Order: sequence, then C-alpha cells, then structure tokens
Amino acid sequence: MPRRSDATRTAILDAARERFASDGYERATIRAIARDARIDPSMVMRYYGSKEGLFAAAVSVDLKLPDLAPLPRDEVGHALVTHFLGMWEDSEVLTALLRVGVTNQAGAERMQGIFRDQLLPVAGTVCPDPEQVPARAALCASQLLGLALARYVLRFPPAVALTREEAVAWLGPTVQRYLTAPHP
Amino acid sequence: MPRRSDATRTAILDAARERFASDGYERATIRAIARDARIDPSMVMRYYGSKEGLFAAAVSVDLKLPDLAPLPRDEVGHALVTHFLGMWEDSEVLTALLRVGVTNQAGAERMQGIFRDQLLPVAGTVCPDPEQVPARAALCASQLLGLALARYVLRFPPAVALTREEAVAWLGPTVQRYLTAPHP
DNA sequence: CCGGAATGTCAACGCTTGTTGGCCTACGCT
DNA sequence: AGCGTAGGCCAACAAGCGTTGACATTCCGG
Repeated sequence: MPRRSDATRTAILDAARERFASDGYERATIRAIARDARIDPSMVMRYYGSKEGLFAAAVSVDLKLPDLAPLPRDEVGHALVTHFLGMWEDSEVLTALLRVGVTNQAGAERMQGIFRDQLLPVAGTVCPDPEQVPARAALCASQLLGLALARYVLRFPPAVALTREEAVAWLGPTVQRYLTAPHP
Repeated sequence: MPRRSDATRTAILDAARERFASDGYERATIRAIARDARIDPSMVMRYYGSKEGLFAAAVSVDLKLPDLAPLPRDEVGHALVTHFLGMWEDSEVLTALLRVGVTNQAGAERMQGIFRDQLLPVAGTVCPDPEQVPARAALCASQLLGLALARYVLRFPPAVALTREEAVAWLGPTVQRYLTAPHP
C-alpha cells in the first residue's frame, strides 16, 4: 500500500543516486543529499536507517541484459555493447555504483554480485565451453567497464568524443571474440 | 644535497602510497599515514603542505612504456599488455591512482595527463592514420584499465584467476586491433 | 471532531578530519 | 663548547560528519 511519504522517499533516493554518482560514497554526505531533497537529514536516517542502508536502497542495478540465445552467433557482441552503453547513459546508477565500488568494499561486492548474477548467466548461453564461461564473461566485463570508466568517469577526451556507434563498432568484435572465439 | 630527514620523507611517501592504494583519497587519512610512518601527523603537513600536496608527491607515475616502433607490427599488442600488467603488479602506485582518479577530480585529471603524455605518443608511432591516434589510444586505455579494474580493484574472481599469460593472450589481439587494424 | 500515528523540524551529541602553532630535542658548524 | 637551525612531538582548533532524541505539525480513521 502506498504511503503518504512516498514522494519524500523517492526524492531522497533520487538525490542520493545523484550525489553518489558525482561524489562517490565518502563525499556524498547525508546532509547534502537531504538538502537536495529539501528535507531534514534525520529523515534519511528514519527511512533508511543509516548511510549504508541508504546506499543499498538507492543503488539497485538491473542490467536488463537481453536474451542472446536466439540471436545469430555473430551479433551477440554488437548487441551486448549496444545494450550496455544504453543502460549506462540512461541513468546515473551505474556511475554511482562504479564510483562507490572502487573505494568501498561493500560497493565492490555488489558489483561482483551483479557480474555473477546477471552477466555470467547470459554469457553461459553463448559460450561454447561451460568451463570457460567465467573467464570469458570477466573479459567482457573488463572491456565494457573499461570503456565506461574512460568515457563516463575519467572522461578521457577521445573516449568522450566517440559516438555511440563508433564505440559499438570497435567494442562489438572484441566482446564477440571474448564470448565465442576459440581459446587463443 | 641530501637532507637529514630524507628517511622520514620517504617513509611518509611509502605509507601514503599504500594508504591511497588501499583506501582511496578520502579514507586515507593523514593521521593513518603518519601512524604507518611512525611520525606525527604534523610532520606530513610540514613536508608536503597539505593532503593534496602529499598526494601529488606520492603518486607520480611513469609508465615507462617501451618503444614500439622497432617491433614487428603484429607484436605491439602483446608487448603493450605484458608491459602494462607488469607495471601494475610492480607497485601500488597505479592502484592508488585509479582509486583516487575515480572519486577525485584532481586524480582524474592526472590520469588524463598520463594518457595524453605517455600513451598517446607511443600509440602515434604505430597507428596508421595520425588522425585516428587519440581514439585508438583511448580504446587501448579502456581495455587495459578495464582489466586492471576488474582484476586489481574490484577483484572479480575470474579476472583474478587469470594467469598473466592468459590475460596477455586474450588482451593482446584486442589492443593490437585497436592500434593497427583498419577502422571498422 | 478528536486522538493517535505518521511526517517533519530542531538542536545537539560524540567523533574524526585537516591543519596550526608552540615547544622541546639534538644535530652540525665554527 | 656553544649556538642556530632543522627535526620532531604535543595539544588544540574549527569544521564537518553520521547519528540521536525531543518536540512540532499534519493527516486520517473512529
């Protein structure tokens, strides 16, 4: 059932996502988040218990990875990169998660969980040898996260300047190879 | 001329590198660094002026990238990845820089500078079209940093489990293609 | 229309942080 | 030997943090 305070709760979560994305965990203060949401800091505590609780509530990631199985084998790389870049530009959650994951143990573990629960299964449907799935999925993750890092977080100018189509054209074959090519 | 306090100074820098690498900028406190170096926090201020000054002094990166020009064209990828992974495992400086670069504007700018001053020139010597050098170098950086991220920072288990040889065998062709293959 | 629960504000707490200035010590030069 | 200076420690500061509990307000079911 909907609560009267739902507007406030989502305002807090929105502000939290924004702050975590732009400042990282430590510098995203509860006070600043509360100021953005135009409420008192103590409300954040009341609704989410602690700063960690707020982070857990604000940053929940569903990559919504598409089912690659029905696709022609030589298009999975293209499809995965396209989808991933779209997700990244759709919201700030992924930026927030990466910023926090790099400096915070809990954040890193959450990213490990997303990798394990969301990318690994999808990779399993297109990799030839089941035994190689984890390594191949990790290689995909490294390339996808690496581009996100250079483009959305570190903002290397040439990485920012790439159009999404160019990025897909370059990364697609890489991811494709990591997933389906024979072990080198 | 050597100063009497050089031992202390390097002890501070060593401790700072370690703390920045494992904790990131905000959680690496001057007090903790001073404790590690077995001196008073005020000494850090005396010698390096501020926390930012300490970071600038502690984290100076020379990737020592090899000259790729004399190499056979089809070995540059392999060589670059091998060298990069070696640098990463040699010291904690790169981990520190990445951890800080992700949450700190000054850190991000320093990484941009390293990319521009160290990777770009080397890429220029092996890329066919000078106009494509920045984009190609950025793609290389994305893959190299991405693996470092997954392996040394986020510690995705399959990325950690890769031997260095396996990592080189997988990433080598990717970097090779980013540098020398025709634009897709 | 009234009373309790939900919503929100205010002020303060204990703690940690970067940073500062004063003081003591001990080396090294003449 | 004596003195200046560099090395080092101690105590404190103001600011900011997460967090807490007491108090005001608003809503809604009886």
